[in-house]
Amino acid sequence: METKIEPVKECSQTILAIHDVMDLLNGKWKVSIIACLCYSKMRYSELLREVKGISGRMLSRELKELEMNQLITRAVLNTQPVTVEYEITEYGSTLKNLTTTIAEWGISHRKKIIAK
Amino acid sequence: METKIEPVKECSQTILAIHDVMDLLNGKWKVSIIACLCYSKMRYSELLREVKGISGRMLSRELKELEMNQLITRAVLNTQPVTVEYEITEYGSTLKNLTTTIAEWGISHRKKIIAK
DNA sequence: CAGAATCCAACGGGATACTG
DNA sequence: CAGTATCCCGTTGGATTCTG
Repeated sequence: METKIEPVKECSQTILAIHDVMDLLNGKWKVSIIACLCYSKMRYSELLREVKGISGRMLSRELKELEMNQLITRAVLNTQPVTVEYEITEYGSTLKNLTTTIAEWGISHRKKIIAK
Repeated sequence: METKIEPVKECSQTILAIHDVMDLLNGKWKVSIIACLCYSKMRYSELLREVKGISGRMLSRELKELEMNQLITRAVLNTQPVTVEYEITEYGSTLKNLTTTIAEWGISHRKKIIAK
């Protein structure tokens, strides 16, 4: 029953899959945010500090999109003043391997990247 | 000599590394193109077919950037009419693990992603 | 504290037509 | 075949101000 695997088809499937992921994790910040939250649940202000360079406006927007895609959850805590805690979902945490791979490549090639 | 690893610092380094990589691979198409070229060297027109949905204009631009960052090479062949072959560099091929990881996640979660 | 609102510049990216 | 040139729009993303 198994048909011989066509190399081109296999490549094609790969490209489509990558395209899906790049769509889900589009923009400049989502991978960083997910990596952060894979590391530990965090409050809005903590993320603002950890994800260097992001503005409040972008952080809000990215978090909203990630929540919509069920990669993270948002919990408003009964504190005064109010605090909000973001946490990775089980689904989102399946991305940990991916973020780690990216980070490791980045660390290995930091010198070369910066040298560009 | 080993200092105790500070969790926050470690996270911070990770985020910076991810940011570097996302900068290098910015946009919608670069990862797909690299994945394609990790698979096999290809001509411009082949890439245009393999990377579904990309326009000629974007393909040119992305290829140029990837070449500038020394991730791929561009070779003009002495044919009539002229053909151009793009090939991954040794440096670029160190990204293979990364593209594979992304593709695998995409394949595993295709149903869920589409369901969004 | 955690955002929403507003404004604005820059870039990404598609369509089309053109070139050597 | 492998691009370039032009046009144009939507999105990204920063700065700043405002709110419960």
